[in-house]
Amino acid sequence: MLDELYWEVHHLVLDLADTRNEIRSAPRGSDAIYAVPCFLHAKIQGENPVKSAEEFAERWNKIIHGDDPLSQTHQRWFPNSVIQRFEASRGYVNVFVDQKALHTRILKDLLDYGEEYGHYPKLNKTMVVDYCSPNIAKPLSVGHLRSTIIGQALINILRAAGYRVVGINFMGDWGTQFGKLLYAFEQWGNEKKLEDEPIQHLLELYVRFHKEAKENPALEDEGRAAFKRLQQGGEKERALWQRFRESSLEAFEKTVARLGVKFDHNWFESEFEERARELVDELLAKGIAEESEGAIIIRFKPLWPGKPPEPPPTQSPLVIRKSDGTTLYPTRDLASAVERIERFQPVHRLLYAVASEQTLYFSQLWNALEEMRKKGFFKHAKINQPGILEHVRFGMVSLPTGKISTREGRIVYLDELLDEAERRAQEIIKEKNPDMPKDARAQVARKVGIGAVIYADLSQDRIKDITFEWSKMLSFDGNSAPYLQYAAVRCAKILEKAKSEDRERLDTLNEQDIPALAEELKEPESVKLLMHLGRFPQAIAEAAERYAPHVLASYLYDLAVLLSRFYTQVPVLKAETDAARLARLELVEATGRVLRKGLALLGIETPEEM
RNA sequence: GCCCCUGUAGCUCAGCAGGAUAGAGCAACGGUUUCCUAAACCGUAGGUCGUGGGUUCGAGUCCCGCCAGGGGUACCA
Repeated sequence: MLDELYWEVHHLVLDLADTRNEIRSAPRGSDAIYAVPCFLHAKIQGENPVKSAEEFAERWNKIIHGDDPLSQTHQRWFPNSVIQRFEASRGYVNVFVDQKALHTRILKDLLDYGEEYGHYPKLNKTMVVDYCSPNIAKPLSVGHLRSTIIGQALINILRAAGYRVVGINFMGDWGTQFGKLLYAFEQWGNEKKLEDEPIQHLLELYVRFHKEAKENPALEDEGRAAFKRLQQGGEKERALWQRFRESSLEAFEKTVARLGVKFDHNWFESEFEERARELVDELLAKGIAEESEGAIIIRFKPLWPGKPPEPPPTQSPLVIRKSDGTTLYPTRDLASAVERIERFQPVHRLLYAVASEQTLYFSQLWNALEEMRKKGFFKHAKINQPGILEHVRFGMVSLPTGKISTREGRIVYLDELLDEAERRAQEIIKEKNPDMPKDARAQVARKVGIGAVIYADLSQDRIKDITFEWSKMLSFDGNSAPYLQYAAVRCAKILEKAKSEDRERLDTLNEQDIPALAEELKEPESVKLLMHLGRFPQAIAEAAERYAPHVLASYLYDLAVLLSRFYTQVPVLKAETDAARLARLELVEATGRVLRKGLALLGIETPEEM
């Protein structure tokens, strides 16, 4: 409903044709819903802004009240307008609406759409989202958390916004690091240990390799050589690699399941080895790639002309085949991008939820794909717009002691974090709700603890670096997942305690009942809550547009705050009249639904009780 | 050297394409539980929006310089 209102105002504002159309929210304390600044228009016209605002207010009032030639058209386009009047104020035109009519419309939307409220119609546009994509030679650390959580939230949000979305987890099961592991296992490996605790053992080997390589750089060559043998199909190497891969995979899947993440596709880097090799030849043949110092590279144009005496700065080239003839991660990734484009066509965007340290790399990949597109590389798929690739980057996670490094053992494992989250949640439940039975407690602790971890990440702008701190990651008060879950649980419990005849009336509400409900929601707490519910669709749209889950997170936080205020100020079950009780129950029901839904979009479950 | 990102209250962060008095949480201090779970609510205190210029009727927001922190910079992924 609110988007409709926004468009109506927008339509009128086109009147200020010579300026950018601006619709701002009204200042706090005002009853207006929007404010339109007229300064720019006034300036261009050489008028006084205060006077311009007055003129526009008068004009628009005439239009909506039927005293203007444009009135007919306007009323045809916006037959259900809830705008009441326009009022000029210090250079702004404030927009006032018929509150009751607006509330009725919002309630109607909430009732009509039910569980689907906030969802947009299907767009027929496909987004392919790359996320998680771990290197499976080592265990998941908190560093992998961001990509996984952000990617999953984005997928959910984009789906709600109407996109067709394909989520891909591109597993790093190939590359020099496996050569290093093969070599390390040959040198220091223990057959039994690999059998019993494979992950632990692989990690030890990985760390040891890098420690020894520091003293003896020749080991790096040994690693590369072992990878080359693997790549050429050495039997011994293949067999061992398979074992490494399987045990890593098993551990990986267990951990990721705890986050409630499900991938549409698990793709493996190793599966793109052959295509990557072919791709190099094709790129050479098309003149997109070239030979340099024994390697095959894609060279890029200078970023800008530069200052004459010095050479123009160029983006470093992308190496796609090493001088020893083997491919690299970028080659396989590029091959995989080609596959994504052709297989899921027509693809609107290829999104990559990957840390910002890879910014340069993705810029290279972007340029490479652009070059390929221009040279007609994509035969089967149509790519209409340039810039199909979008790097959804996020800041680094570091520990108070410094950058995360598996090699140097400076790391917090994801499982360790999730265990701790659940443990702390258990403690708090024991304290706050001692009567809860033990098995229920474990379930609730899982949802609350893991929810807290997810929310801690998603509630802030992706781009910012995070210094990992237990207290922050596992916050259970204030702006945190448990606060939102608590609010949702309160809603559910109120409904549970409502009399069955009330619940029945709620379930059988129809259109004629709605104005009466709106009439009952008089208290400022109720009205603010209802108005905020009306903004849910826009929160989803903005989060999708900006690839920004935190937009949705902060919407939900505001909603929970408004619910909490409502909850402490306005009695529901003990409302003065039947009519008021019913209206408030409906409000509580809708709020609970939106909170639950919004949390689910972020990948956070809501417990039944807490 | 060059490129990218970040800098808002003691701490952690919001602030959407510049708009009417900069908002939260945590921490601090004070208050609220015979009443739908106090993981809550209300109040007090706390800000030269890193810094210096510029554009503008108007700048936390845009442009330039500088400072600080982080990341990246051809055969790792």
